[in-house]
Amino acid sequence: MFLGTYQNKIDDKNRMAVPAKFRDQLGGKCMLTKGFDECLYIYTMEDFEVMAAKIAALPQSDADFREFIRDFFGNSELCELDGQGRIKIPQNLRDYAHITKDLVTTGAMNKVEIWSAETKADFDLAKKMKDSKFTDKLREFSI
Amino acid sequence: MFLGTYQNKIDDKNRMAVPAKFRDQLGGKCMLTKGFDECLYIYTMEDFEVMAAKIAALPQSDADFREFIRDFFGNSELCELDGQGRIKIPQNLRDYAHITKDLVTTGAMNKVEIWSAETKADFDLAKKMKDSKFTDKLREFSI
DNA sequence: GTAAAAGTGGGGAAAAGTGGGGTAAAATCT
DNA sequence: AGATTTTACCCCACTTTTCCCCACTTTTAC
Repeated sequence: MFLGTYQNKIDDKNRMAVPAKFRDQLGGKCMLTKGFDECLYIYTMEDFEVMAAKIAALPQSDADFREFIRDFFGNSELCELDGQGRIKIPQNLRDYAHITKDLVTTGAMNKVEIWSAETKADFDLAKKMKDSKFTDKLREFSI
Repeated sequence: MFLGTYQNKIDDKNRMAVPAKFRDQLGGKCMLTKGFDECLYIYTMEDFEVMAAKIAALPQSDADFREFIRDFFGNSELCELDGQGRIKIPQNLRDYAHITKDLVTTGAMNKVEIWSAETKADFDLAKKMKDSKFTDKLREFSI
């Protein structure tokens, strides 16, 4: 399970250090994809395979599905971690997540989310506005 | 069951000694999470698993649920107690609970609450103000 | 009062994070 | 096709952070 929040940077060569806590679970390589909410997702190979199989099975006769399939696979990338535990983030994904320099990396159960620090800050602020709803939801699941 | 209230400190290396009374029940490690009311919770591994399993089952297609999952897992941390029975509190959780130096640690049945001493004092005062009799009496003498 | 346990502080080795050089491969241009 | 430029990738170096361990102080228990 991926847990916790980390600050990190992308360098001039578009490399990002994967937080050390996540590396063992990924085992040297991972799938980097476009996430919801203007962030990127890192999946383990196994989880990605499961998703990919489901998505590939969607009926290609439907135009919406075709677009979705194109979007999903076109914005997925197999990333191998280098000797320092870093992955390279390609331009199309950097653009999508507005990534320039400072990042926030968050464990979200079965995936890791990569955010531009600025985008995340804006998003969190917006979230705060509707925070009471949130707390109520948390209460439902608390023990 | 976790019982009792303890004063303690966080040191310059962001470590907090878990009150000795709680250690046996935690068994060397615990889950540290964001709580309600600007405090942190310590759960046993077992209790956390129960909550996590429920939350993991939420549909990721719903934006609110995605935020919730991100918030919950991103602000959870597996903490191993060091040789002195201390855990490290990460920055995101310190920030959330306004933790700088002095802490109050309270057993709350199935979880342990960690408060910044100042935040707890403010919270207790605010609670006192809400006590109707007290407030009414205060009104008589207020100017 | 004494011994044991709990709490607190800090040194130092190891790991993680970060930046950059150099070479090979790929792409582009003429 | 050959030459030139760009990109990728492996490796090394430096800085920062983490974590293990030891030592001292304070509290608790008998």
